[in-house]
Amino acid sequence: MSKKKTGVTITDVARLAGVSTATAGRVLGDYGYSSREKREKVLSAAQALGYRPNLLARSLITGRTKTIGVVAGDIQSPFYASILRGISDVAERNDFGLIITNSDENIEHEIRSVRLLLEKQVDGMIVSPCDPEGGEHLVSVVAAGIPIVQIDRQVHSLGADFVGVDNKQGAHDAVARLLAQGHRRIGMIGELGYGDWSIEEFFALASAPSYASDSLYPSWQRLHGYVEAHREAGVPLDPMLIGRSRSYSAQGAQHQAQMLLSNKSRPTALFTADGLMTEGTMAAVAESDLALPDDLSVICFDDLDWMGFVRPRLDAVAQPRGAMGEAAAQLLLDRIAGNDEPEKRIVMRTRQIVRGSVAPPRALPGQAVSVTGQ
Amino acid sequence: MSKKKTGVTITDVARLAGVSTATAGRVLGDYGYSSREKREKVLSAAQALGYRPNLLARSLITGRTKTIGVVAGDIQSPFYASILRGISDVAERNDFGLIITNSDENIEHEIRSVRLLLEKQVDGMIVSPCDPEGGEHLVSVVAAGIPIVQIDRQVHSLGADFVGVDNKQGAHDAVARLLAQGHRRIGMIGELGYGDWSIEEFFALASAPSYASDSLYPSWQRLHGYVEAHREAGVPLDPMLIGRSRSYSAQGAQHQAQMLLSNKSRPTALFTADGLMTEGTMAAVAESDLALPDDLSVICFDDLDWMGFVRPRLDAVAQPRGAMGEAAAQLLLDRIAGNDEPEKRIVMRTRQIVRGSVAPPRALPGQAVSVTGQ
DNA sequence: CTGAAAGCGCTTACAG
DNA sequence: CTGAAAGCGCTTACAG
Repeated sequence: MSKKKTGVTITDVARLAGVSTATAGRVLGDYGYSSREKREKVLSAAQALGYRPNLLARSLITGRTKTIGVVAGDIQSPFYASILRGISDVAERNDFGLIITNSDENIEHEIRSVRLLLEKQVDGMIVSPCDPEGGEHLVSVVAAGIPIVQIDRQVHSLGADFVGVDNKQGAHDAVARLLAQGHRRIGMIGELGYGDWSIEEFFALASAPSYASDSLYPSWQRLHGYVEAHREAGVPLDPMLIGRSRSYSAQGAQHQAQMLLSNKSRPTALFTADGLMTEGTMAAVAESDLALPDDLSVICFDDLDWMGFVRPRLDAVAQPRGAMGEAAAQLLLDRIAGNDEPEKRIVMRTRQIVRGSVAPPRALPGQAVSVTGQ
Repeated sequence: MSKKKTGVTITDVARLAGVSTATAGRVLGDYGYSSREKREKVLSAAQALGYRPNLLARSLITGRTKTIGVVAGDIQSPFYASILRGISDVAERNDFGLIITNSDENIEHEIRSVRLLLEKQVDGMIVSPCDPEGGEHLVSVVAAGIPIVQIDRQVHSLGADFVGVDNKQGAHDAVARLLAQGHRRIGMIGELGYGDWSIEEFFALASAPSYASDSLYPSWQRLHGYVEAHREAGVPLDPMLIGRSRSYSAQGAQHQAQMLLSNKSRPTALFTADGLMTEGTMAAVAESDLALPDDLSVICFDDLDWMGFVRPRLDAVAQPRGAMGEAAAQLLLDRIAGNDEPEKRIVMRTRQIVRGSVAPPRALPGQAVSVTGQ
């Protein structure tokens, strides 16, 4: 055991200052009344002893730790790293500590993380739930009066705030742009993990103008946008154009992209559903002999740093990741402060970034290409 | 104030189980003796009430929080994100919590972060100190018996463990490879922020075979490797080839790279000293009309995901970032467990990754190129 | 404005 | 093996 110096306590300060611990506490903790005279005595005693408050003791009494917990998918990914940065900025600004955990998209991990955060008595948590159906552990947190803000993804019917982006719109706009350029075979590479349906079945569901995908996971919402753009342009859907990696891994995406691109009637454009899918897809493209954008157009959902300086620069649907984190943290702090307005949903807009990875399709052997802008 | 349910305490469990709180504590906390009979009673009572231990109370007594704190430069950067991931894995595996803060390379922030961590009573911390000279706040932490492990960078004369990579060797090997290809004007873009010397002065210092740069900041160690490679190859040094961004920003690097590349006797190869410098440099290259690797060879210190699938793929000096984080965390946990061996330095090896962004130089107007491998 | 006392939810000697 | 008591370092009523 490392022999931790016992540390100077409020009792030591009180003794040196010649006051009660109650008084010392009042000036050091900045609560209650205190005369200027005592205040100065206490402060100089604290200074002399190098006093540092023990926040654990304070929290034990007040029942509040000024700490928020985060359950991210993987803090190493640029997506979560940026979100965390936003959360961290708001936390710091408000003198809150931040405990961070990963779920690795694994519900057992998520449950374990939530338990840890609970035992550490966080005042609230920001969670990116990994299973839209498995939320009992989160329900019990909310029931215990500890506020949760969900980010990016959500559990059905959990009465908790949510911060995300308009996935359908962002995907729709990207795919519509490809269609407007004349592309008729547009591939999509996405996780598309949860969901009891096949791509065919989803196409059928999502083709109904009234279909609402708001509660689905992001990649499905993005596929919904893909479907809508096709419907609007009157371009038929082909399930064979959808690469479903099912797991959140670049390798899976790379494999799907290879399959799609090696097909004889391969897509002339690809829409990738998130950062990892983009990485896998670009790895597949790098191994192919296709040149962007002439042989293949690409648009990526989520804008990563490097997309701006590779050649060709990649078009992207940018998500305000930092702002999402900030909004989630701010919302959580509001809840912690007692705001009990009804459940809030903050859906942020995405931004289309045009850089040069999109061009009209070249005619492929055996395919007639007709350009119809919309 | 959100009305937090009071929560069920060990007293509630003890009452329901019909035992003393001491006994309940022993079985729930898994310390001391307890009969099978009492154990079962307590456990089922705890189950029935949905008891969750309050770790704050436990920590207040034991003096240990099973929490480690981290002060990173910027959790959003891939470098720190990977390191954090490694730290997080080890922490989780050992049931430790993780409090994360950013310094933003600002000493005031760093001091503030350290204070927060101290007040939260972390058992130890991992710090990437932002000022090699300003370490009083860290000295006092160590003096208080709280172990610190420094990562990537270190404060002079702080008696604390360190985990980093062999910067000089990694840079040396990269630059030697460029020299072997025949490059004679190799530019370097680096932070090179701290240090009281000019580039000329540093060249003079570092040219002495006995010069030791171990305690310098990474970018200077990397420049030292650059110098050594040149000395070995008998190639003269030119201070004009060193772009010193001074601050840790891609914009600064981009500006430096633009300056270097627009020079009439521009370098035929660039060595970038870290991820951010690479991003800035690549942005400058993308805006130029130079083609890699024919017009310009590039090697980057730190291997980022995208370098593997851009065209041309970029050669890099890979740092074992995740392993660095794991090693730092493991070392810290050892210290927390009482290991008081002398100060440890773990210097990990880098790995040269050859992908195709290096080629022999083409003769530039007015320059004779002679190829001399070493 | 100040102090003595109680108490937050646990763990730790100490008897038995 | 178990329980009564004390106590970790603070804050919070409650008198005065």
